[in-house]
Amino acid sequence: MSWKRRAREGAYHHGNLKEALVQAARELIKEKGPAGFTFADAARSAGVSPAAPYRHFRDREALLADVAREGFGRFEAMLSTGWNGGKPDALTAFHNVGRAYLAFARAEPAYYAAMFESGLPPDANPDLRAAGDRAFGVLRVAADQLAALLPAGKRPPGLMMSLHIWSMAHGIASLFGRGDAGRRSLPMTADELLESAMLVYLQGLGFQQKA
Amino acid sequence: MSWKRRAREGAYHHGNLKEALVQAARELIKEKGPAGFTFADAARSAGVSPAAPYRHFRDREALLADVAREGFGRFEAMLSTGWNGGKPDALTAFHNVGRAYLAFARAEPAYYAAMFESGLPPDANPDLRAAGDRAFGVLRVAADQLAALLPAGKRPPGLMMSLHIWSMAHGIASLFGRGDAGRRSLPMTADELLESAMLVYLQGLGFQQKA
DNA sequence: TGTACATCAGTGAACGCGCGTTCACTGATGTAC
DNA sequence: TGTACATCAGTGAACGCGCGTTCACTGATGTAC
Repeated sequence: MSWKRRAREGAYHHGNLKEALVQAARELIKEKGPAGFTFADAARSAGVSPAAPYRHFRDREALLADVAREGFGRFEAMLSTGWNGGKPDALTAFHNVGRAYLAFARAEPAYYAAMFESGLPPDANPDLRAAGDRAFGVLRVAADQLAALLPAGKRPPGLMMSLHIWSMAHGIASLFGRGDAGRRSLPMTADELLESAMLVYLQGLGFQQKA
Repeated sequence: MSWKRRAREGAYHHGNLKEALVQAARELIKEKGPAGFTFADAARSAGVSPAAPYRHFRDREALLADVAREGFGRFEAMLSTGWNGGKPDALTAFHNVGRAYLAFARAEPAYYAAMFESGLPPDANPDLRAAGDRAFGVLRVAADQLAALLPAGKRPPGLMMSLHIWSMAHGIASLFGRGDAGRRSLPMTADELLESAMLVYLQGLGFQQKA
């Protein structure tokens, strides 16, 4: 029965050790930062011998890259949900993407750290790079569709616009919005800060403020 | 003569070991990132026994905090030079502060990493916190003076404005503008990206574009 | 359905290494008189 | 100016520890017939 139960629960011993190591790493990153875990730590957390991880990852960096890759996947999903196909209207949906960005950084500090603050090169491997590009793609599509509402002569390039918003959101998330230690305190919430910045920015592009 | 020469050159052995360790740490951070150096490394680089650093720093984190503190000092100086007392006019000077921000991140990736990406709590010690606040203060004064150009009814809070610009500049610097590995590539320069974002943002606040 | 074999995920013991930290020490510099 | 002493920055040897990595292994699962 014991092994049956384990198999049902997610079964380390034979089964999904790879995913279990990713989750263990995530937990350790959350507690001690992306620099604060070791290959051996991850093995220990997953309840497995120190040699076991070598069956699945070449080294610590490969494990970290997998955490980041998985993080980008969830990030993309969260931004997509925020955008929601541009409904109810592009402007509202765009603001929702911004909110989703910060919500992700707050709810998943470990993923966020692995993705952006681990010192991992953005193209450590093709899968990682692709996952990052897909996540950015959501922002890009949103910017393009929002920009399309402006008259052709005053229409900003969607790429530029999406890079501006990404930078803004990332800056706020990494200075003020993380869910762990190292956050700077602020006389307002990170959400309010991003919201206000986006309002000013979009106004600068020529969007009318809604009531 | 040997010791005389060393004394003149900056003399580790008796003299400024503390500063030498900070510089060694800075060099190591530049090469291998803020997580990539050890207390023993720093001692070795400074040409001193592994026990020597204990005379000057409680532990590795205290050394890192000193690197960050010193970095904030230089950062403040660089931003101040950019602002230049608001000359020739506040709008131009404000843009110069933005340029100075990115120039610092590019020229001093090691300081920048210690200040913002080392996982060090912003108030690890009062000196560090004060140094960080002074640097931010430059941005704050600049924003206040620029905001003062707008009519009272349309004047944005300087604090909000400076937080927006800080976030923007930090986001761009940390995603695209670092002088080391881990930078994402971009179809434009980081400077152009910040410049364009600031133009849109300031337009949104009601500033007229200059020709 | 049953048996024989191949595959493969995880074991556990072992290793060399470099780290952080301590300690009693030494020898140069600073100070009192 | 010179001598005696205190101070203090850096030494070097030592330690225990946990890490990364390897290795021959074991035992469960999958496959062929």
